[in-house]
Amino acid sequence: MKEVTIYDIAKHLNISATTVSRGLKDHPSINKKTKKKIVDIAKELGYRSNTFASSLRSKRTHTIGIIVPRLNSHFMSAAIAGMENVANEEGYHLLISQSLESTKKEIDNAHTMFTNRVDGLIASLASDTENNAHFEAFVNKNVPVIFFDRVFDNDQSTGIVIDNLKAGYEVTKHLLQQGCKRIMHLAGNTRRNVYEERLKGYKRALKEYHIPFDESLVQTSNLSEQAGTQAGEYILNMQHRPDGIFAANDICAVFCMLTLLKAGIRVPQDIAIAGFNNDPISQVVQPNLTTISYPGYEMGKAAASCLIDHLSGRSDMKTTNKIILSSELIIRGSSLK
Amino acid sequence: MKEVTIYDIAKHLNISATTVSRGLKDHPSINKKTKKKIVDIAKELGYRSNTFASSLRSKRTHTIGIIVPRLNSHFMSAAIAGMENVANEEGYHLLISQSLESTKKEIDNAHTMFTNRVDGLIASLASDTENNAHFEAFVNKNVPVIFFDRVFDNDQSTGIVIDNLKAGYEVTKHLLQQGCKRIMHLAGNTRRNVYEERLKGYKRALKEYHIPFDESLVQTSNLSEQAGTQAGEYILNMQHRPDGIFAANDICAVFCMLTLLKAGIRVPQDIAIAGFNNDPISQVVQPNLTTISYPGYEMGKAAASCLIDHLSGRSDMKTTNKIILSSELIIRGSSLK
DNA sequence: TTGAAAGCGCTAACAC
DNA sequence: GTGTTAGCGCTTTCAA
Repeated sequence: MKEVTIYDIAKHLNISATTVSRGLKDHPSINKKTKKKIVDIAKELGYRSNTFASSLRSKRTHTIGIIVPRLNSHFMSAAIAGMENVANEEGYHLLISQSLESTKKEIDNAHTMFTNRVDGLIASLASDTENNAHFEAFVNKNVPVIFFDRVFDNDQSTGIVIDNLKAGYEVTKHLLQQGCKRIMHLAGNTRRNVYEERLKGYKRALKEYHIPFDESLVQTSNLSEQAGTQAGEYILNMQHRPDGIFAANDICAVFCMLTLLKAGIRVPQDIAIAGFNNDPISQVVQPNLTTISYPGYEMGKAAASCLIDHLSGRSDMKTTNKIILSSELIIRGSSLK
Repeated sequence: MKEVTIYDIAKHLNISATTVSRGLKDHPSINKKTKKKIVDIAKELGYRSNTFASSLRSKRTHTIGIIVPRLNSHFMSAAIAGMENVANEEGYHLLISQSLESTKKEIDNAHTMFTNRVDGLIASLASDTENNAHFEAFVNKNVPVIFFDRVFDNDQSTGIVIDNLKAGYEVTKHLLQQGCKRIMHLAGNTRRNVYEERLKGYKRALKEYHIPFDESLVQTSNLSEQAGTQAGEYILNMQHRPDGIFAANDICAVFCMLTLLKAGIRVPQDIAIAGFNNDPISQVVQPNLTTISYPGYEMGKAAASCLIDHLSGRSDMKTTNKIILSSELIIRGSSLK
């Protein structure tokens, strides 16, 4: 069975292919009746547009590439749902890939996106990505790139973030207010803005409470389940244990907490704990985990809107450097002494 | 800056575009030296192939469409990582979308995939999808479709599954062996094979233990967090409470358990609980949740392998109806009396 | 092993 | 408001 083309439709109606092409779109100068006839016949013949021919000619794909570290978090899936929501409304679709926190895979993915000539790119960086070389190709070709959550620091690219410094500060301050004097920070790779800023916020709060910063109380890891468990074990072996823990994500906080609880440590009495992200898991662990809410869906929407507005010429992304969404401290049992 | 095409390469080497095209692929009849020259120059000039032109001509996209209910589970993200692994090795990439459990969105997504002429489709059904009309277009055009986890029942399409009946049977039997006499089943929509079979397994185990099936002990829901909490509340209000619960997924099991624990019910002493999926959350809740392991990564790999083998003519998918992967009962504290 | 020619299906530019 | 013309960049014949 042969594919139906605009020429078949044209022949049926005794008009030109160009008119058909226009009728199938929202071309300004087309007779409404002609348009209706075209659309009707198209449906009747089972026509489907050939995106390759279209893209080849028009140099637009109506596809937005997405590169994220992982898909399996509440945050990410919410963010992607937000992007899809906006994208679908505007006739775009998403080409999604995960870097699994590997820069190599991130580069590969970026390459694939580039080869597939996505109209724009939305990315959140792998934890150890150093430079933006693999995104330069896009910039050079004027393909807009927007980052969310994990963005480049010193870069004029557009980014959607929350105020991680403020959030980190608030978490730490809350622990201090609960009477903690010796707060440990389970940090992520500080190459990434999100983790660097949370650490900065932690330091700022300590300073405000006149507690000297103790480097040995900062443990950097990939914040995985295993890392959380290991941090717990590390703490159990410490001579002088902390009385508070601020972990840079909920997963790590929770698994650290489980390890401590198993060893008989009381939470929050002996050690108060707080995480980051408001992952559903934070309400499963007992006591429930104090954390920071994270507007994933909104971030996704904001990123996609910003990109698509730019693509359709409604606004210029380049004038926007950072969009900061609000987040807030959620106090639960794990830190309330 | 203009795009580099095969003609530019051809001009540089004084050969034809056809030869360049061949040199860039694994064409059998091409001189090795010529090929090397072509590849070298291509790199030097920064050539990137235009997939549209290529697809337009060759009618292949090297893209596999993926439609899943949700992305944010350990299982799904593992499955997708498995697919990506296989796909990337074979030079395919994935167009991923989530139906968010809505048939309407699933249909939309299928439509998008079709329009974008994916070479093949891998799908897991939304919970209330009734018929396969939206997949027929693919079948008609000879675009292979493969389902995993949530598949159509009476259908000759290829599917990758686990033996849900056996798993449901084993969970229930385990609870019975622990002395449970009155086991409640928190079921998913039984329109979906996975939930229907788990229910069947539950029934089979009861029968084996000569316990009459009591319809009022089966609560059907979407198995969400809220549904779990509601199930817990429902149980608390029951005159004659169950002494065991088999939930069709871990999320629902966990939130049900939390509700019961909060009300002072002892788990497993008063009520033993088991879930399904081995989601990381099952090891967070206290006591840890008994569950069924679920080979997400392997399922993804199997689905992609099967599809790509078919696409490349290495095998014929149509001769394969179902591929069943193994799963197993993981016994933890929530059910060990 | 290489090349010439044709055309995949569409849309931009221009003309009427 | 519609049509003509040309060509996007590639691969597939077919021929040499």
